[in-house]
Amino acid sequence: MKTPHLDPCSWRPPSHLVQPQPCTRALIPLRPRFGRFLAPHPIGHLSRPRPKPYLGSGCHAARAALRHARISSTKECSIPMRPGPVVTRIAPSPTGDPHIGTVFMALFNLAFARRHGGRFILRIEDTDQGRSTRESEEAIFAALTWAGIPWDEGPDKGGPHGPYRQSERLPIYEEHVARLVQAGRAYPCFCNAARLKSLREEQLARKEDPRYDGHCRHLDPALAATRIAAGEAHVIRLSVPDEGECVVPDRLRGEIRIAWSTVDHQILRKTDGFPTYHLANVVDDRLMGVTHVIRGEEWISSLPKHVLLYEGFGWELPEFIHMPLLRNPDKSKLSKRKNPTSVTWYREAGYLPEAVVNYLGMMGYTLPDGREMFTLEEFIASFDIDRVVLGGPVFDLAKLNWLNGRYLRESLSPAQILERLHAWRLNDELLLKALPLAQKRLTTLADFMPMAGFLLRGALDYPTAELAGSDGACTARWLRIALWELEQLRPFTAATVRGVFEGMVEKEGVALRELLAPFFLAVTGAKVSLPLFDSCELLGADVTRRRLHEGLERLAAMGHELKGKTLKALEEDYRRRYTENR
RNA sequence: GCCGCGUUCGUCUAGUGGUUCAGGACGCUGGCCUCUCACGCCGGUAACACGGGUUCGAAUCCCGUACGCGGUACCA
Repeated sequence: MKTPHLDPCSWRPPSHLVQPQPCTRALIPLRPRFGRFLAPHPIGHLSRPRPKPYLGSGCHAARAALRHARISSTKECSIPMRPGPVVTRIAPSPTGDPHIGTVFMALFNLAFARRHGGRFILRIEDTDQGRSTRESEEAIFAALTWAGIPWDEGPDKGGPHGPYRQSERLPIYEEHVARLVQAGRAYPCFCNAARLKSLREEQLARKEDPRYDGHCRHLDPALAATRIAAGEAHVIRLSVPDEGECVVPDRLRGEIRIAWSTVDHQILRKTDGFPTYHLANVVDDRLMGVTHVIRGEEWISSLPKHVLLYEGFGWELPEFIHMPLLRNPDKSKLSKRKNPTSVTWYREAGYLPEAVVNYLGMMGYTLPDGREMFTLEEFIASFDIDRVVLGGPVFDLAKLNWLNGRYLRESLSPAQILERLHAWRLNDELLLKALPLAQKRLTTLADFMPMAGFLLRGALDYPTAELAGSDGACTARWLRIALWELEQLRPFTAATVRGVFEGMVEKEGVALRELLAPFFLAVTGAKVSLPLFDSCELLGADVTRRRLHEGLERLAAMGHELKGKTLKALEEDYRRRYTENR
């Protein structure tokens, strides 16, 4: 049976979504200047007339059209706007540490929703059963709460469209997958990993895009049903056209065009019965009434799959807004390898949430009046998503430091700072934990602070030569290995940290005392200090790791940098000796 | 490799074809203030990736190239 989207001709969103004419200068009438660009998104509900993001490949064209259209009158809108509130969401995956990028996306989603009187949803995308954890989910709640970013609906507070955890919505996805299969938009696939692997290798050898070849697409449905009933392992794949291109509007980028031939027959339902991101995301966005999908540009390449899903279900598209990605100083996507990315780290390192949020608000964005210091409320009040800049902003700790300093000296009283200090670490709770460790080492009360001061310090101050010891290269290797070990470590307690070092003693063939020497320096800043493992626990995983990382950087500056081949070899060696039979 | 998205001082950015030999901020730097340091204040440094086009006029519009990033999973 022929399905409409398999037509060889270009698939395009329904014509009301996309202006058919190309944007060229010659086509733009002088007066009324840009009237023809006015075609509000069907589900857009905005406080001012808004144009279609439009056209032409250049973003400048799109933005110019946007801006000009903005000043045109509402009367020129030929398509009625669908009334109804704006709904945005963030859909983080609860794996690992809460990411600063999640707060970034949350901020813009919240601001957009609030600015337009809408709602902002937090949805947990835990469809990857292998990696998702409840602990990580809690950390996301905590991170957003710390940042002062509220959500209107979410797993913890409920709402009219729950549940908000995808692992609890399985029946919904089952039903929708069935609908797609029924409509011929998706199909069961029984190919095993071996076939897929050789297929991929062949395609790569022929310099083609690796893409499922549709082997199971035309299987007799009745036969397929029998095999499924017999319990044969299978997945459900999205049926993708072989020819033509997908054209979809992005609010900030104009039209995004991607040839269908480069889009894989994405798996929608895994063998374990769980949906993949693509399916769950589209179904949930629709069911939760999401009108504006504001997400990172890493998703652009899967847009066609999402479009196909909306189309397959007969749903109109939400408005897509792909934000730039936060970058490391070397311009790569922000990663913990090169930058602190865990929100917990910013908290533990003594940053103020309002400063962090303020700083994130100036990543790829400036307030219309150019203000650099602003509250969340001020940010929201003047928020204009069309001011977002597309070049990926480098997350610059130096500038965040300046901003954080300004908050400390300009917007808080000494008494308020004291409160913050208490809420941070300078409190009885921490002191009471440190005291038993220090007690035996005290001669006078005055000995305590020098001994425990490292628990409250930011940057440590110690001679790098001492950290390096007699064999700097070896020290660097130890730090690197310990860091890899500690990155995985959960829970992060004195006992588990001890376990890591004991493992290293065995594997590296050194005495604990010798191994630990550089770690005392890197973690506490002194050769002699409180017990290391307990200190690590008190400091927390984020700060401990960061200090080890800083130690590594100091060694690198001394010429003991681990990079290229050496690093690769070490990593392989580490994998073999440490992680192989875990 | 292929596909996509980008590209204004080192970094964050302003910039809606003429008012800009490009403005602000961080950083760095010179000076002032000052019991030190910091803060603050005054100054300096430094950019339209490149090449074609369109135009009387281009950072701004178009095309190409280069570079960067993202994607290319039964991860999200």
